[in-house]
Amino acid sequence: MSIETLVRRPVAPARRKLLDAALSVIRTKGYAATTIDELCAKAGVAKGSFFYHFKDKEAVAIAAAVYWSEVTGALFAAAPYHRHADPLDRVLGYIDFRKGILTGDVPEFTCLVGTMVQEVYETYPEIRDACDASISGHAAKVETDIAEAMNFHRIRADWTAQSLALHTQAVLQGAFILAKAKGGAEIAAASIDHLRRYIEFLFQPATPKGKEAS
Amino acid sequence: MSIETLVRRPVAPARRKLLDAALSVIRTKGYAATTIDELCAKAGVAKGSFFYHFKDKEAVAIAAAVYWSEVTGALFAAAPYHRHADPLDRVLGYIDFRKGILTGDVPEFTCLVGTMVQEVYETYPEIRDACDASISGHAAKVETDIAEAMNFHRIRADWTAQSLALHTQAVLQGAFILAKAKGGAEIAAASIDHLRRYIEFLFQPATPKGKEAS
DNA sequence: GACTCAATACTGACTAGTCGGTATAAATCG
DNA sequence: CGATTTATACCGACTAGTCAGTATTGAGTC
Repeated sequence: MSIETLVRRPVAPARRKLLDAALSVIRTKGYAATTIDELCAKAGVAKGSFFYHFKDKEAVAIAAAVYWSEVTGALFAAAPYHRHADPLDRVLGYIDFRKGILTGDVPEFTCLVGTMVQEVYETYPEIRDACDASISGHAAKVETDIAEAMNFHRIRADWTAQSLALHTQAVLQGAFILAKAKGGAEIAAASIDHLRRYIEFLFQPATPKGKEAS
Repeated sequence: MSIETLVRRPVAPARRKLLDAALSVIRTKGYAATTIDELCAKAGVAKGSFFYHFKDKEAVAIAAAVYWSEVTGALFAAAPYHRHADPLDRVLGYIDFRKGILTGDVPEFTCLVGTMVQEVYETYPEIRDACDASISGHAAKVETDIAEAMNFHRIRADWTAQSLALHTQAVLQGAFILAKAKGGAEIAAASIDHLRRYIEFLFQPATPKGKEAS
C-alpha cells in the first residue's frame, strides 16, 4: 500500500518518526491542539524535515490516518481469532480481542481516527475522508466474518452484516469516549460485554417458539 | 443548577449569547480550534464582554458543558416518553426519541460534551470532569427507568442498570462519530436500531429453555 | 576503489500572522 | 448607582510555513 513497499527503498526515517509522533500526540490531545513543533520535538527531527515530507499540517493528519490503518491492520491480521473455523467464533473472538487490548493509559488504547474525525469533520473534509476510510475499511473486515457467520448459521434477519459491523465500531468508539470521560478502561470493557451479549443473541440457534434444531 | 436560577437576577444577555455561540461553534469545530474572537463575533458581543463573564477560554468550555446539561435536560424532561406506565416503554421511548432527534446537519444533532472530551481529556482535567458530569448525569436518568424496568419485569441479570445506561450513551456517542465520518445521520439511526433490539432482547419475557412463566 | 553527480533527506534560523488575554474610557441599562 | 456592555487598541507568546543551505546516498564512470 505505501510507496515504500512498492519501490525498493527504505522508509525515510524522519518521516516514520514523525508519523509515530503524530499517532501519539494526536491521540493524546487531538489534531487542532497538536503543533508541528511538538511533533518534531517528539520525533527528534528538525522542523525543515517536517515540511520536506508533508506539505502542511493537514497532510500529516491524512498520512497519519493511513499509517494508522496499516499499523492496526497488521495488529488485527496477526490476532489469533482468525483461526476459528466457525465464523461466529471469529466475530466473538474479535470482540474479545478488542476488549483484551484495553490496557495501559487511555491514549494508548483509544482510536486515532475516531478522535480526529470528531474535531475535523466539518473543517477538514480530506482528513474526515481519510478517517472514514480507516473506520470503514476496518469495519469491512469485520463485516466479512459477520456475513459468513450469518450464512453458516442460517440467519435470516432484518439487519445487515454491514450495519452490525458498523454498530460494533460505534460501540467501540463510544466506549472510548466514556473511557476518556471517566479516565479508565473499565467502562469501555463493560460496554463491550453488552455488545458481545447482543451478538450472541443475534446468532442464537433457535427461536423460542418452534424447535428448529440444526 | 445555574447561579441565575438560584439568585433572582436575569441572565446577563451577553453571557447567554456567548454560551449559545459556544455550543454551536465547539460542536462544529471542537474546543481547540474555537477562538474567542469567533465566539464574540457569533454572539454579536464585544471581546471585553467575554472576559467580563469568563476568566479564560477554559472557563467558557466548562460553563458550556453545564449549559449543555441544562438545555438537553430540559429537552428530555419535556419529551413524551415519560408518560408510559411501563418503565420499559419509557426506556424504549427514550431510544426512539434519541433516534427521532437525528435531524438537520450533523453539528445540530451531535453531542457537545462527547466532542469536547475527546480532545481535552488529557490536557484540561476540569473540562473533562464537566463533560463527565454531563454524560453521567444524563445516564443516571436513563438508569432510573432501566432499574425500574428490571424490577417491573423481574429481570435477574449479570449486568447492571448502570452499565446498560452507560452502554446506551456509548452507542449514541459512537453513532455520532460514525455520522461525522460518513457525513449523515443514517448510520447513527441504524446503530440505534441495534441498541433497541438489544434492549428488547434483554427484557424478553421468558428464557428460551425452561418455560418459567411469571 | 576513488570520483563525480544528482536526487533525496535533512537542518535550523527566520517570517508573517494568529490568538489568548489585557487595558481603558465611555456608554447603557435596570 | 452598580452592573453590564461596547469599542478599540494593544501585547507577548506561540505557530504554521518558508528558505537557503548542508548531509547522505546510490548509481554510474574511469
